[in-house]
Amino acid sequence: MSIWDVARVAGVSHQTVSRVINGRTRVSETTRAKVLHAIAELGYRPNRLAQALAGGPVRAVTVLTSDTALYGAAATLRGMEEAARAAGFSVGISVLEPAMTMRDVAWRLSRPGEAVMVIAFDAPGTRALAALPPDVAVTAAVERQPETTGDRSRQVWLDDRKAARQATQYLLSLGHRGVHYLAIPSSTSRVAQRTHGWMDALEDAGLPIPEPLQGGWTPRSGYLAARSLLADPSVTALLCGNDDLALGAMRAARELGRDIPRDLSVVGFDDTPAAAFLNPSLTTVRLDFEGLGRACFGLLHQMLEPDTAPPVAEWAEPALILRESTGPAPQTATNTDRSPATPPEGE
Amino acid sequence: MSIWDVARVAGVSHQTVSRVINGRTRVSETTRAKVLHAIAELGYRPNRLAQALAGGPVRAVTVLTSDTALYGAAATLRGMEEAARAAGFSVGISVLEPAMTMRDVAWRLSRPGEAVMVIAFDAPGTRALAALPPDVAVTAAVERQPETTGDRSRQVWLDDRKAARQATQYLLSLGHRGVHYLAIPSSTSRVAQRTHGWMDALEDAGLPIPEPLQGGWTPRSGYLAARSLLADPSVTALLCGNDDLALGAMRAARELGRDIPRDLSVVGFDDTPAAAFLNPSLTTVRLDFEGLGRACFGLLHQMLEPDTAPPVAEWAEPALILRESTGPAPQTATNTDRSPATPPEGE
DNA sequence: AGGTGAGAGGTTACCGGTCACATGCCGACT
DNA sequence: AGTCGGCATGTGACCGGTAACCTCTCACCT
Repeated sequence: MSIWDVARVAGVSHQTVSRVINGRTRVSETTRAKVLHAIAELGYRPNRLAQALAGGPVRAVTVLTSDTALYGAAATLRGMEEAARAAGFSVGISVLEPAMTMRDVAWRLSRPGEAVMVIAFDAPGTRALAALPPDVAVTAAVERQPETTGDRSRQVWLDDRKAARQATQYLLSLGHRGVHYLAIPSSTSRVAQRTHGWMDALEDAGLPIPEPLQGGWTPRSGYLAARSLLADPSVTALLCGNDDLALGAMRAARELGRDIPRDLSVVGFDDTPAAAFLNPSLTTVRLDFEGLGRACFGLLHQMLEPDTAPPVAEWAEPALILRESTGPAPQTATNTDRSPATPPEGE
Repeated sequence: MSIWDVARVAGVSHQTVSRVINGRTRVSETTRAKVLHAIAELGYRPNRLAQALAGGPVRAVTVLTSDTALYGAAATLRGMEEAARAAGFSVGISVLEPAMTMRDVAWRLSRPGEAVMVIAFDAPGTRALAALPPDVAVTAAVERQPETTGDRSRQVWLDDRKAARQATQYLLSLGHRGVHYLAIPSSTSRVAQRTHGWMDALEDAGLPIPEPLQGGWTPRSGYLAARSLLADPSVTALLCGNDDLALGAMRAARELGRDIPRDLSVVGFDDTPAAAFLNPSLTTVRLDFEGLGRACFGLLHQMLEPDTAPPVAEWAEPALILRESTGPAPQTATNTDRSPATPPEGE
């Protein structure tokens, strides 16, 4: 069924049907009613493919992301999807595989001029963003403030560095004589922003900067990475690259007999919905991923439809949320027994 | 740039280019090489829209879901996406809003014959599934075994009922004299499968069936719902509709001074990645949402390309994972006086 | 009264592919 | 030798829309 069928039933030309459908040009009230009636009668709905092919407005966007299991990526995606849906765009999702070449990425895109949003918090995302063909309209949520002005109007980011610095300063203000860092993987080969912020604060305080502990993204990786570090009783404050790592680290601490926050203070990053309900509840940096995603779409919308798109909404600054997992530094170093722990069941 | 440009450069007709691209019909080795060379030289990539419009294989699927913030839905989506990507399908995602009518849903679909997967664990998903126009190819991940044979070959589900029954039986085997249930919202107006399974087990044991507690999906809702119930010390075992509710309930128990598992055993549902690392780690029913999602796509693939699609892979049965949050029932005198529990003052 | 301009609607080309069919070529069979 | 059949390729129609352009009315102005 096509506009021709509708046209025949309504007794008009196919073009008039097209006019009624996208409603930009004027059509007399009588014929519009006839056409609408025919549409309803036949249960007709326009073919988006044909519309797009014929040069109509695309109103579709593809999100490139690498792992939707991560809270940050998932929440950003949610914000993007929500904003896109509100604007009447349809959303495609395309998950990046580590081994993908830039050719693969380009072939995924359905049409020249396709609109794309990239969640580039990690390495595959960053690589994909760099590899996109020049003819695609693209915005991205990235880890750090871009260096070029051009990119600055196409990318959104959170001020991780400042937030990590504040979190570290807060720990120091509690009397801790040092703060260790359990890092998430960086999006580039360079030092990540959160790591930088943590280093900034230590440097300001004139403290030595220990080697950051390298973790992954999951509670398990946090658990494994933290086990050896936390066996050292002189470690009394730990900043973690995300809440999941913090969860794993807290587990490791518990198995080592170290009480949180009495013996050890832990701070996370993200403020996942679970963070407030953990035992102990987690002091963490709240990041407005959803707002970031919405803004990323807002930027894209501006690019695609400069005349009609609403201004890009602001998103929230990172904010340190104080909960139970942080407390004053212990007065004396406690002596803990180190029994080799076995990981708990589960992946 | 189109196949015509490629054809001109390669010195062949547009149709030959088309043949090379989708490779179904035979082309001589010489011309194929010429065409491929021209494609590479021009950086040409086919326009998916035109391909689909012209009646080529669609190889695209839209997922209808209502809330990607929930672990179950997100994990299922991940499985679907992974399987679809492996088969060379592109994936669209369309989030359902509660107020959507079936007309809205239908208009979202880009073309007649569009392939759709529905994540129908909750009410909006179930409604959307029922409201889909008859001309779309659709499979769904649903909460319960479908009643009609036809649906049974188009839907996948997990045996929630059996799993809930087993979990409840396990709690009873620990000596608990009753098990309460903190429910997630049901996908239909009828009693949910997990609730049924819990009731089955209590009935088998000849125990009274208390009113199930109604929760939402989040830790917060679990916390709020459980606060009053857990003030009653005679409640020693709680089954929760998902891990997030369990997390909230455990928090409520802690605030009420009840130790887990000494005073209260808690069992969750889902086995989220965090469950193993909570304090205490959570006994829960592991559900293979990703496998379910993969199978859902497998079914769809069979429908669309019966000759070439691989057989649908099995997914794992629900499995009870024992961890720290469950333990023997507390040793109390049988004649414990039950003073009516007073709910603590509001938050 | 004739020119004029705007609104309503029709006609035709085109977007970038695929499909059905026609054609040219060659070796093989009768 | 003539015809047949399979293979490689070209030709034209078509998928379902939109855009550009054209025509026809009719009210309004000079």
